[in-house]
Amino acid sequence: MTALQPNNPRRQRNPRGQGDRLRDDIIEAASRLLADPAAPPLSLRSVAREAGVAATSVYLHFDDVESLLLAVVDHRFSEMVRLLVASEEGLTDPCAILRAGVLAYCEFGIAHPGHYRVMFADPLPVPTDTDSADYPGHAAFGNLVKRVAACIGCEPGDQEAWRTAVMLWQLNHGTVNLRISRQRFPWPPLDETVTEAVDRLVAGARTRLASRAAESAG
Amino acid sequence: MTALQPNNPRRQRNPRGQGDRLRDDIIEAASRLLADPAAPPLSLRSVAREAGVAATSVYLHFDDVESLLLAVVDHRFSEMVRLLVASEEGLTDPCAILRAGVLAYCEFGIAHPGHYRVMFADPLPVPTDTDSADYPGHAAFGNLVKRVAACIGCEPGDQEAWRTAVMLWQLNHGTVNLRISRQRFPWPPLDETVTEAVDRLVAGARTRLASRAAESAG
DNA sequence: TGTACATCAGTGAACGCGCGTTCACTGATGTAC
DNA sequence: TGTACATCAGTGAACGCGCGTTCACTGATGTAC
Repeated sequence: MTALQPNNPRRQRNPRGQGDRLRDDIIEAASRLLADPAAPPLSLRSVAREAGVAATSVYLHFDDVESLLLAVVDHRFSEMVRLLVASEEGLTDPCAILRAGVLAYCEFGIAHPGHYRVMFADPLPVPTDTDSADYPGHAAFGNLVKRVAACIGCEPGDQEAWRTAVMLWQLNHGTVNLRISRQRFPWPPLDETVTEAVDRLVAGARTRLASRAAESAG
Repeated sequence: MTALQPNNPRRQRNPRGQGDRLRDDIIEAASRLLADPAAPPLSLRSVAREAGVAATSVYLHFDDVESLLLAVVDHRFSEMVRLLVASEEGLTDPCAILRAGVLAYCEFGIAHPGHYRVMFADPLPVPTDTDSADYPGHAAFGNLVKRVAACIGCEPGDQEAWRTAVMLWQLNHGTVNLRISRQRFPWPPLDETVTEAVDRLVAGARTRLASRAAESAG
């Protein structure tokens, strides 16, 4: 059995004490394969080939393909959060910051359709005892809630910020997924729909906050 | 090779002239297998087993698994459109009709996560020369545009109806997919978010229509 | 300074399995003469 | 009324392939004495 492809020559063995570097190489190899949304389902052997390593070597760092997938998902969510944070740079208006974050989210998803798919694949092979705070994507959602609160003018813990953030997340997720799966639909320009939808949902949240304030004042 | 499972005894051969009935049986068998969103990818042999038929018999009606998948998708979209149409029954207020349609869409998706997934799987294995009007889901979207127009009070061909329908479709799709893939997230009650989101997007559309009218009048 | 041993970072052959696909076949039902 | 033939609705054996998983092995580098 030839374990290695001719165009993917065998990698050099890592020096002693740095065996963990293969772990990252495997994650990156899996990431490259998953980047194509039309690619066949990830197999242990295809990852090993892509990494230039024997199939059995994957077992040195991962129990199975699912835990490897989870590692990839974690990496991608970290990258997404970095982009979300970066999108705030140079802006001061809280609603502009919210819009920029939503746009960055959608752009990330559309630019990495294959990765976005596994990040939200069902069922995500997460251990059943995973705490909700450890769930991949938790940080990204927290960031969204914070921005919504700042834009509509309430505490980050306010229920209205959470509710509106949920709607926005749903909208974002649908926007990304539909543009991936229905590429030939005549979608309107991304920033235009995103801006318009954010503004409409935010306006509704403000109305609710105002009527609540009027109630408690009356 | 045993082609048939003991618990799935061989089906009776169809009478002469009714060979097409196997086609429907195969579609239904594939549908049953796809109903489970955690099921492994559909294979020709698993469908044949589920239908109680030899693997080769699938070739009598389908070129490959992809065209079988497309047939399943078409069936599911037809069912969805039937449900959308039925959701209108007994209602007269156009905005209530819109809300009911949106809710029916989400309920269908959440009730049939496995089917919903393949309906919006990427890449949908549709022939590249498929007309957009023949694209699966076209009728469902047309229905949505019509209801939006009636609710916000404009012609069905008006751009504003189309724009808002796109936002709603995105929202619906995100709502369904997220609830499928993040089952342990503390989602708010479905009808509540749906109603609230629809109302906010509709209010925004009305504002736009009004300001457009004011502009052309001034 | 040697040298035996332990550890690290992997390799490679072999297995059994389910898969898509091919090919020739079967057996019941209709039809022409 | 008989019978030869055609068609229909499938079947079943066989193939080569990639897969996950196992098991024993390798060969370089460090470490104890």
